Amino acid sequence: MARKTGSRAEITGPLIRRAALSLFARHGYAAVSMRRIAAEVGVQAGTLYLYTSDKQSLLFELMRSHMEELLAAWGREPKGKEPPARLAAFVRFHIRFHLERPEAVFLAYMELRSLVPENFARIEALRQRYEDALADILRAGIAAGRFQVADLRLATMSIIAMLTGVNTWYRDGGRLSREEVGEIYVEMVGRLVGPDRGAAPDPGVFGER
Amino acid sequence: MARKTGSRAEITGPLIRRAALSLFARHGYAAVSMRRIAAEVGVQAGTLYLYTSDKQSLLFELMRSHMEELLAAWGREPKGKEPPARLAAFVRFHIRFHLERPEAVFLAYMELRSLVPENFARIEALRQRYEDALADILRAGIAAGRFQVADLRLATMSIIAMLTGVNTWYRDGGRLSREEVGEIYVEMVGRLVGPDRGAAPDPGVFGER
DNA sequence: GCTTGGCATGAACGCCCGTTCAGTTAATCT
DNA sequence: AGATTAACTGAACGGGCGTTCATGCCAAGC
Repeated sequence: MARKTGSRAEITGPLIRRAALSLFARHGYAAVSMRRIAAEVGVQAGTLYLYTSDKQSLLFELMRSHMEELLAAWGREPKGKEPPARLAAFVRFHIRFHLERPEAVFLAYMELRSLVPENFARIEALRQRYEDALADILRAGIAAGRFQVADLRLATMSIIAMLTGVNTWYRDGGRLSREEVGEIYVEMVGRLVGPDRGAAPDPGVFGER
Repeated sequence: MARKTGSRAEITGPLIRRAALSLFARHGYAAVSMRRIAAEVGVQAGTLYLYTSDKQSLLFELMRSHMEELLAAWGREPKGKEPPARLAAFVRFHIRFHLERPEAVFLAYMELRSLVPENFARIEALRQRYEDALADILRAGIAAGRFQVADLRLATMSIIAMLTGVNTWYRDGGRLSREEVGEIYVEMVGRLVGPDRGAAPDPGVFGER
């Protein structure tokens, strides 16, 4: 598989994906033409079709690879054993991972409606798996008496929404570092699911890494 | 101003706005043509230009009127006096108002990037005013010792994000009614900002209507 | 009954769209 | 050196785009 000298195609393919990702994220799938993507890469429009079967596949591949990287990265993440530690790990992971690739995140959330139904279903299935990862943590914590939530699904959706919302306002060089934001969200999410502090079996444990 | 018989124009204008709102929300601004909007209304494309100066103004007017209705409706809302009651009112109001007009909400959040810079700034200013309404409640509650948050701005953004997130999953006829969802969110938001229950001056008060 | 004016048409303008493909280039292999 | 082939071009296809405007219709006002 691996070669000593990368052929031109091995470079152009990723360049096209990067250009498409950036343009789709900034202007929207429908508003970006194949010619504009080609111009960004420095080739003619026809060349794009040596690397993708059509515009829809280009979008779908960007979204699919983003979602699979997300799941794979969470799979590799050290998580701790107890539910509170796992939840804190999820919060830190989500914020870090999402802030590292804002364009892919934006695309994955905004262009679902641009996918043909079959592709939509495949992306939706991946998104669901990620959501389940969080729901599983909450469920385990509830079973262990470490969390107390009125409704598992609503708590799951709330947490995902508030975490993903960070991408809409966070800017590098702002008042808080990514890590500081992460810690504040760990604390807020902890309150959201935590039993009252006084009643907690081990109050100090939640913040543990 | 008011006439006995509405002229045709007084009907067609709103019809165009409704059709544009629905199509823009479902397929995206860039993906919807003026001809398609016209077809939905049952007129020719040229007719649209008797009611709007161009496609961009059509989008902007939809977003502007949505944001101004939001601010006006919150202004009319009975809010209670104490910060905890005001926060609960905000949560209930936000969920109810947003679930009542999913298309306008979707448009206002997804098509910001389709606005020319001047229009973007005007919508952004309105959004900021709404965000400030929530921040003011939290600030008052913190000053009164009723809330305890690590960071005012992050708490504000978190709450807005989790509330708006309801629109992405709520479906009528599902497991929970709008009111039930509202109450669960009142409780979750209460935990997010609440001092530990044991330390609260008046623990039972938060849920009050 | 005639005029006025609001309302709508439908053709036209210049331009850009996604996609295809015969042909050209330049690097690699024998 | 000649053949092969991967990479890319640039023109072309049919069609849709936002917007304009001369023209026609028809109900209301005189």
